[in-house]
Amino acid sequence: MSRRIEDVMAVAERRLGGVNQRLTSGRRALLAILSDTDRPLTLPEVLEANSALAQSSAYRNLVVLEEAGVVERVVTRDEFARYELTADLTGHHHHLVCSGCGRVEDLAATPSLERAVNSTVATVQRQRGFRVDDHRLDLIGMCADCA
Amino acid sequence: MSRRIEDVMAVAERRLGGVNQRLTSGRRALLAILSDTDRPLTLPEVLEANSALAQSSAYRNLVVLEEAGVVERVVTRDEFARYELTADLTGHHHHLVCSGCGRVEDLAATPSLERAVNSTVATVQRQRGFRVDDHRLDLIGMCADCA
DNA sequence: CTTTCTGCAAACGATTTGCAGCAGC
DNA sequence: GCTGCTGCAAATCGTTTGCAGAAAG
Repeated sequence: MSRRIEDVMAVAERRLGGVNQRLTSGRRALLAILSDTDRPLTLPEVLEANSALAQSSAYRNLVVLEEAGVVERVVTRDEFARYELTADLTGHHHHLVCSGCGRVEDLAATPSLERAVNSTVATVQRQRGFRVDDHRLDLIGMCADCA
Repeated sequence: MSRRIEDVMAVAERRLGGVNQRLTSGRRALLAILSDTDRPLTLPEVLEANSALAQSSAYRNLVVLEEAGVVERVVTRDEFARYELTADLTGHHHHLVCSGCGRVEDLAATPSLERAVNSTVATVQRQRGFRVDDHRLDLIGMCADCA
């Protein structure tokens, strides 16, 4: 499900256009960085990957890319938010969150798990009148480095 | 699985003692508020429930209660963190998160879902060398009021 | 050209912390 | 009495925002 970077740029340009925004060089740079990793990155990690980016513009552009539906902001417990391409660009997945260092890794969803979640979702919508649009599963623990 | 408030206080006193802390009136007040709800509360909600509490002490005591293993901090997407009693006091559960108003409600875990999660956990530990200690499942959508 | 972007520096706001006085044991 | 707790006010720090100049189309 992970796409070539040209595909990502094309999708981004289309979706940005949908909210009257342009695909500029700063936004291209952000998408290139996020396309090149398999885990959500913090803002400092993004800036480290491309030191030419200005912090405020990076923050601002991540908001725009999120509004355009190309980037998703992932919040865990630690000080920084993390950013990754949306699920429709990378495939639906979950996260492994290390309590030691805070690092977050992607974990591909498995059909049996998704089936179980969907069945729970159906029950909730029926019994609680809560409309479920999405879900988020994090496994919390210790990564190989921290253990 | 939800306990009487006296039980909560007794457990809290024991665990606080374990980290050289006392069960004071401010901490009692926080535990009373958190025992009396079925969803995690933001700090403003906590202060609204008991306006005699000082903001900084409430924050500080929630940290202490978290370190003692009695309270858990829940982070979603919106500006405020939320606090609730730990799972061993309230029972393992998941969260319904409303994208409209940010409100978070508890959702009791179902055996079939837990079984599916545990099977995924076993696979991850084997294949990725990541030791899983806990998990977190949020269903994102619109609550009855916002829909 | 006009509209949207960018970068800088300043502002914001949830949370944390220093400190002087108060409470638990 | 110690030792730890509280409340106030000030500090912290990730993130947001105002503004003047630079790019996109």
